[in-house]
Amino acid sequence: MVELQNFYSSCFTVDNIIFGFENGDIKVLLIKRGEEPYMSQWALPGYFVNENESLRGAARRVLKQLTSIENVFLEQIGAFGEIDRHPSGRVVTVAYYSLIKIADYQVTASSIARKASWFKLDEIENLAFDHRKILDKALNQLRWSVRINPVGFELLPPKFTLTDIQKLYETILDIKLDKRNFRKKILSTGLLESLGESQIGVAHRPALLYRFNEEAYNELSDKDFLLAI
Amino acid sequence: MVELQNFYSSCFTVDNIIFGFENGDIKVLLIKRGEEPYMSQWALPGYFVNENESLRGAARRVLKQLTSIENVFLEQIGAFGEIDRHPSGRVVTVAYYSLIKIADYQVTASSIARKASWFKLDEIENLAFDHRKILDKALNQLRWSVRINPVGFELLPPKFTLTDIQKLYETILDIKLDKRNFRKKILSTGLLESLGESQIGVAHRPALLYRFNEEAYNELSDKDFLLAI
DNA sequence: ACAAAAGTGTTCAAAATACACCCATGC
DNA sequence: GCATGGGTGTATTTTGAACACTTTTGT
Repeated sequence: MVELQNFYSSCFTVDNIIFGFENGDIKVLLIKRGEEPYMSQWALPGYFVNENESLRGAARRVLKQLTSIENVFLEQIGAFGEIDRHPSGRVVTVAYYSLIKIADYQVTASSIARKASWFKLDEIENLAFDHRKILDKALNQLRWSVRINPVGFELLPPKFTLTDIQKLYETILDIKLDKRNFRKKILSTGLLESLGESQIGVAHRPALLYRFNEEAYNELSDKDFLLAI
Repeated sequence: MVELQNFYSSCFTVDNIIFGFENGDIKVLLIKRGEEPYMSQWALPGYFVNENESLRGAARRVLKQLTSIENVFLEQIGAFGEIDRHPSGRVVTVAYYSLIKIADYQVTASSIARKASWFKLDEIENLAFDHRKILDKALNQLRWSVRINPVGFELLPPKFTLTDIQKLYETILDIKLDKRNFRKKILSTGLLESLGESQIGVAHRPALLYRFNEEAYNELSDKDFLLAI
């Protein structure tokens, strides 16, 4: 039998791409690194994988440490393993992306970060390591994912308007959609449920509020669903 | 700075899912393991990643050692890192799938395998490690991929008939397609080029032969293409 | 002559698109 | 009363789906 120890010359990390949506913009949660290498640079939140946890488990742990978030949408992007991606040795990272409702959580700095904050996509540059490449892949996957699964709802607050969700799709896919056609299509999926309530305190006709109907989604998700937008 | 060595208690491998297409069936190349653990069981071809090679590089190397195949379509499936997936220690694997033209290559056993051969999907059971799970994910990704990119062409010989490619799609997606509608659709992509030649020696009207037009593909692949089949 | 797969168009239904005005509220 | 975004229907175009017979070859 091969001695595994002979191959113990490398290690793993996980990195999280945490997407949020606020004021019509996609945002990404970044940390300011508190340790070398890339000290004080902005980076994706991530850390080493412990021996006694799975990759996904590690991603959840890092996410929880940073945001206290649990039970959230989390999907793997893939592994990144260029030889020289980490200046101090061979480190392979596995990236996960998650979608969260910004308003629900208070982001806290932690042992792994000096500071954490949300960035709009166009404010981001010069990330540590190969994190820019990882972020780009995550964005691309999000754009596909949003058509195949109604993952977009994960980014919205529990009660939202049809305009909110239209803006979300427009932002993620970077396209402009026709209001009437979009409403027809999104309502025809049966995934939205009107709450019978309206917005209050807005300086225009108040919009009806909807919520995501999870039961309808569970029935649908087996058949391969494709939201043609 | 964190001492990376403290985290050197695990190692990683690559595993390849090598798809081929023959006689109207999708086939997968498996090896009979020549070493412990899972000695003599069928498994996906894979091996440890060396310190001085990237993940993709390792996948290419393993593929070449086993089949002498080079310069082939190769795409990452993802990382698999359950704690106990390897009985002797912590081993995370990164899986890649490749598509090859079976007729082009002679599969040879090698140091890492006692035997290698092609299996139809319904002949496969009881793979080593979590390889069944990895294979299922690869299949699922192939089914999506084939709609988004015209990757199916990678599985066909350089000259093929329209019926060949229809059979390919029918097999991968496990559906039945209408001949006339399929031809209209596949020709309208502009990705096929008639060679003006016909089959010879077949006991029926000989079919026209086509080839894949790579230039047309390169122009198309920027815009996001979706073959709605 | 017969078996076997190739090749070919039209009709109908469904889905996507384009498009403009009135409504309810806060200030 | 005016500015702001909410809400609604129809006509047209495009796309997808269903469907059957003739052609060419080998035996």
